[in-house]
Amino acid sequence: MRRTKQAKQQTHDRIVAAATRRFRAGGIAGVGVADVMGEAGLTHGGFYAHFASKDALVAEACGTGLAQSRERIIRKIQREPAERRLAAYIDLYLSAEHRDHPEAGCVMPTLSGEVARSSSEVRAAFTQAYNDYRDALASLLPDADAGEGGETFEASDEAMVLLAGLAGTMLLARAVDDPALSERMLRVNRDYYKRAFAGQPTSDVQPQQ
Amino acid sequence: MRRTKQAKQQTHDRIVAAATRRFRAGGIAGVGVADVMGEAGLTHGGFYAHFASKDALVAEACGTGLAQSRERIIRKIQREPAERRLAAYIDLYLSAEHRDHPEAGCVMPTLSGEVARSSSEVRAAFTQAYNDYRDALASLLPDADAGEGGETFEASDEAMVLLAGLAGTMLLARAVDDPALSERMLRVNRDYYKRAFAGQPTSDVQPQQ
DNA sequence: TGTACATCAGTGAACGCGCGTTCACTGATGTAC
DNA sequence: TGTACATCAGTGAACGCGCGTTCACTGATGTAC
Repeated sequence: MRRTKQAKQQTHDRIVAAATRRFRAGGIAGVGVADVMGEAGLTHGGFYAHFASKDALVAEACGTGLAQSRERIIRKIQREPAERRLAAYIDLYLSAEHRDHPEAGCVMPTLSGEVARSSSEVRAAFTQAYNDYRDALASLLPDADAGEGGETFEASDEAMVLLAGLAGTMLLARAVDDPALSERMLRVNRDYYKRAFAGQPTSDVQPQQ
Repeated sequence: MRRTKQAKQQTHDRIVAAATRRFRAGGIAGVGVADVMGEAGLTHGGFYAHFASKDALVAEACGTGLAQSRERIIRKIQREPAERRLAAYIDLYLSAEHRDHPEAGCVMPTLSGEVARSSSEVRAAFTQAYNDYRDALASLLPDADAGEGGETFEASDEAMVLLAGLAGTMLLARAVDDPALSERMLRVNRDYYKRAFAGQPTSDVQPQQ
C-alpha cells in the first residue's frame, strides 16, 4: 500500500496530532505507540516508517504540540481589542474548560514534568517551543515596548513569571481532588494575574461558570 | 523471618521514604515496585505484606512526601528572623540546588502531573497535603493576620498564588534544556515573588550561585 | 519460666500482560524504457 | 501513452523485556499451655 509523498506527510502529521492529544491526556509513559497509531487510524507496525523511535515522536509532539497551543490561544484572543487581550488570555488559560480538557490544552502543565526526565532531543524541542511561546506572550504585555536604559528584557521577564504562574496553577488545579478548591485556585490566580499583569485594578466581575 | 510489630512499621516507613525519593526522581509510571523495594534494601516479593497495591503506596508516598517537603523547608527557615523568613523560603525553593535535586525536593513540581491522572485515593492524599502546605505557607505571609471586613481568606489566597508560581517555575526550570535560560527563570521569578509577596522593595542583591 | 505450635515478614521464582521494536508480506505508486 | 519492474507505506504476527502481582517456602517471633 505505497502512498504518494504528500499522503505520507499527511499521515505523519496525523500521527503527531494524535500523539499530542493522547500524551496530554495520559502522559508520555502512560501512552503507547499502539495507542497513538490507533488514534490516528493506523496499526502500530507502520510506526517505524515515520519515526526512528518513540522518543523521536515525543520530541516532535512536544515541540509542535506547544506551538499549536500557542497559536490556538493567541488566535482566540485576536477578536478582543488590544488592551483587553492579556486579560482574555488569562481568563482562557485559567478556565474550568481548559482544566477539564487537558488533551486539547496547553502542553506545559501536562508534559513538562516528564520532559524534564526525557532525552535531550525532547528537551531541546520543548525549549525552542517555550521560547517562542514566551516571546508571543511578551508581545501582549502592556510594557512590551517600554525598554530603555538597558531594561530591554522587561516584557520577556514578565512573560516568564506569568507563564510559570499559569502553568503551575493549572498543574495544581488538576491535581487536587476537591472541586471547590480547584475552582478557588483558578479564580484566585486569575484575579491575581489580571491585576498584576493586565492592568486590571480590581476583581469586580465574577467570570461566567 | 517474622519481625516484631515495631520492626514492621520501620520497614513500612523505609519503603515509603524510598518511594518518595524514587518517584520524585523518575516519576510514578517510570519507577517500579522492584525499584522501590531495592532502594529500601528489600526484595520485591515482600511488598504486598505492606501495601495492597502499587497505587496504595503511591497515595501514601504523595501525601507523606509532600508533608515532609513542607516540614523540611519550614524547618530550614526557622533560623531566620521572622520578617526574613518568606524571602528565605522563596530563595530556597527557587534555588539551583532544589532544581538539580528533585529526589530531595518538593513533590508538587515532580508528581502533580501524574497525580492529576491517578486514582481518587492518590488525589485525596495529595489534596490533604496541599491544604496543609498552603496553610503553613500562609502563616509566613506579612498580612497573615490582617483579616478584617470579611477578608479572612487573604493570606490563604496569596499562599495559593505563590505556591502555584513556585511549583510552575520549578517545573519549567527543570524541563528546559538551556542552562542559562533555566538560571534566568529561577532568578527572575525569585526576584518577582520576593518583591510581590515578601515586601522586598527591589532586587539589589544577586543571590549566590 | 519452658515448651510446642501458630503466625507472618521477607525471599525468590513464576504468572500473565502490555510495552517498544522487528519482520515477512501486501499492493498501490514511482520510475525506466 | 503503455508496459514491467522497483519501491515502500502500511498490515499483522512475533520478539524480548520489564512490569504488577501471586505463591510456595523460610525461619524468627508471638501466643497458649
